[in-house]
Amino acid sequence: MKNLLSSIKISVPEKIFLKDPESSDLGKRIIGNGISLIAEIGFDSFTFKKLGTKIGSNESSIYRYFENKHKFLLYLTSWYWAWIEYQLVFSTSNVSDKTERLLKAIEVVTRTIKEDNNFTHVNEVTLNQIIINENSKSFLTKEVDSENKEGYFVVYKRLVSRIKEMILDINPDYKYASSISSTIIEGALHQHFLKDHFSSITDCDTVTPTKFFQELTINAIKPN
Amino acid sequence: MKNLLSSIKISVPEKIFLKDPESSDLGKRIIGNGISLIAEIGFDSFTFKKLGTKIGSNESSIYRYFENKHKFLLYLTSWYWAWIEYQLVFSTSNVSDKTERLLKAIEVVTRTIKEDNNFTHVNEVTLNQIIINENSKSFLTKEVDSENKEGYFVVYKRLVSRIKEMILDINPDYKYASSISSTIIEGALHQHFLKDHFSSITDCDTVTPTKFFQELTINAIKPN
DNA sequence: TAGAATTAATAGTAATACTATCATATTTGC
DNA sequence: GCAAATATGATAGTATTACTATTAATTCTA
Repeated sequence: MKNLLSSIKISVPEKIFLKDPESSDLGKRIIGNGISLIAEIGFDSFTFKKLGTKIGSNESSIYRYFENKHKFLLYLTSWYWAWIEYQLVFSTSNVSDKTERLLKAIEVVTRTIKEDNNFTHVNEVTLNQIIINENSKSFLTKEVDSENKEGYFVVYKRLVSRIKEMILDINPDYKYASSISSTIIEGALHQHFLKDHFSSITDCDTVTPTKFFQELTINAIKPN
Repeated sequence: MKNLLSSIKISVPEKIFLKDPESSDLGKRIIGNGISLIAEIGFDSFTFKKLGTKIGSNESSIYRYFENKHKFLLYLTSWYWAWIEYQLVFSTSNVSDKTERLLKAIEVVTRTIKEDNNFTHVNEVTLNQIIINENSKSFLTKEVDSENKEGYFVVYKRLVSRIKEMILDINPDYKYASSISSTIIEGALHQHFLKDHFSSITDCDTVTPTKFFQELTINAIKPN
């Protein structure tokens, strides 16, 4: 995985940025340090001014890469979901058993990220923390419909569709394939959050979100 | 329901407000118009200054009721969940069949709110829209742990626990009672959001979130 | 090595998220 | 019915945010 990822470029919808941060050293420092700053102080307190100070660069330079901090968050979420999608496709591609394939896919989208591939400027463990805490804020806005039209959420939607297809592949008659797929992906983030902050209303302090969602899904899609 | 609700006061953790908005006319106008303003412009653009203008009152007067707009959101979410909890308790209290009771409870937390009881200053239909769009923002903050200690989320957690207990009542061996309960409540909001903005990744444009979560839960907790 | 492109520095604006103070109503307790 | 307490309104002020604009300094490239 390490070697493969270092040669593959995660692709993010182009309209999200003004200038591709992957294309320069400054851009990469914006991403790398942006991730650690958001993880540290939270997205709500995050500003380009603070990030500029952190990387010893100017606020106005960051504005040349991203219109505003919301676009920056969209960049990070798209990057993250594209990275997850890549893992999902890769780790299910040679699995012939349909159920095994689905279980593997659920694992990929629900597991705890523990290892940073330590190669790119992106620390995936930290980014995963950000996704758990901030992902919803990327679409819970008044601009969601126009941003959706611009294609800012294609990666996320494609990921939901992939798992939906795997479910329909097992049981074409299951009526809620899209809903359960979107529930797994968003629900897993929520369970990880609860584990960290509201442990009394989750079981995922002792059992993994992966196990929970795997069993839930298998029981749900079983024909009866 | 109408008559009952008009005589019962929904109770919100006291530390959330500086002065109980139910205790004065101005307070009630703050809540009532606050709800419609947030629904209109979104929580991110909402300010006390704008609300002051809307109700023909002064910004500083609103600050005497709520420390800041985040506390205001906590007030609205607590009120909403307390209102839902009341309906849940009321509509399950005389149901002797355990499964029927659980299905009723799931209905209460997942259904579309269509009717405003039109009696209090709170429009529940509009408030429900706010909850769908803004609920996550009440806890996805850096202050979540200290605010949790202050008891700001008790109502929400108690609601999750009530459904968890109903599940364990049916199958005491089910290992994920808390997780599925929290998934139903949060997941239902998410499905309602998807229905409105990302209809391609939900089935809830044709089938209801209620049906989806009822079937999901019944299949999940079945002993095997 | 000139010209283009990138980044840095500085300044400025309107809005936000408050706090503080003082004035004016309104309520209530005696 | 009046004084005291309480609630609300009006005004002003501050630090920060979220930018935009302009100009200067670097660096990269043909």
